[in-house]
Amino acid sequence: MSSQTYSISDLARELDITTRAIRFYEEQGLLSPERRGQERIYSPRDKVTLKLILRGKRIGFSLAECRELIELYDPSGGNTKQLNSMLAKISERREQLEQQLLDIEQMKLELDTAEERCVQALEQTLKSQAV
Amino acid sequence: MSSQTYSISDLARELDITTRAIRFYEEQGLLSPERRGQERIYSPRDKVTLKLILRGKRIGFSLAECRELIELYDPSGGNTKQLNSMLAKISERREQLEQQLLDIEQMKLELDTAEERCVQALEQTLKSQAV
DNA sequence: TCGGTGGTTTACGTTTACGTCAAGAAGGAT
DNA sequence: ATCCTTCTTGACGTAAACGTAAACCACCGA
Repeated sequence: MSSQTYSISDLARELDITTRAIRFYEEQGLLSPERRGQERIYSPRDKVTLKLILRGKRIGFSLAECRELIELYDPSGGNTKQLNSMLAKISERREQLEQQLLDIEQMKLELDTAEERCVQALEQTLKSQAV
Repeated sequence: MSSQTYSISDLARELDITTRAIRFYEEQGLLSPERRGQERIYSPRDKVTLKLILRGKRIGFSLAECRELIELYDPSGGNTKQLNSMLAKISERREQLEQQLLDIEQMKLELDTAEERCVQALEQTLKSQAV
């Protein structure tokens, strides 16, 4: 049952970010690790939170948006009004993700045509060299 | 054949961005509209470019990354080496998009579980109110 | 002729997300 | 006891992506 813990540089290494970034996320309220004296002690849960932050960043979420996601994920039960506003936020996020999916599909199509033009240009080059 | 043109505020209104942003994109080399005297005159192609920028931004691309995409889309044929490096960049971008797809799917799953917890908490609230 | 309306450049301000020292405390090896 | 490593808290610096304000043309209708 010895629940695993991590130092800040453990996580930095494993997740390939700087300790500065991790402390900054805490400063912005996205993380609140245990302390042993001054030292920060991270739980597996903290690690999951960090991964969520990194995923969020990869798809262009701001830290503020990531924090909202984390709060959504948090089991700190609020009152009914909060629950309803949480559901609203969740559906907002879902719409945003759907839009991003469309954007990505469109981007892929554009990469297709760009690639095609590249390949054709290369073929032209090779032909003219063959002469 | 009267090829359509737009003023800067036309595009700002239509694409829901500020004129400042549009000028900034130009300053960063993402756009180079015609001029009539001092005045900027935008073509349909410029509009397409702007839409590409906005799509890029929605999925977290930096302006520098957007500019690369625009250059990829550009038919200004380079030499063979450039073409090969373009193909490499295209496949890099494609990998990044695939990663983003995975990230988004994961996010959607997390929204699912967050929503489920919300709904269950709401049901609990209603039950206890019913007594 | 005069007052908008819409365009321009220049320039400084702001927010976000950290990077980069500096200075110090804590524990372990020699 | 001293040195090394790893941690800590400031505090200032920086790049990106604009916002905002100033000061200036140019045309157009009343």
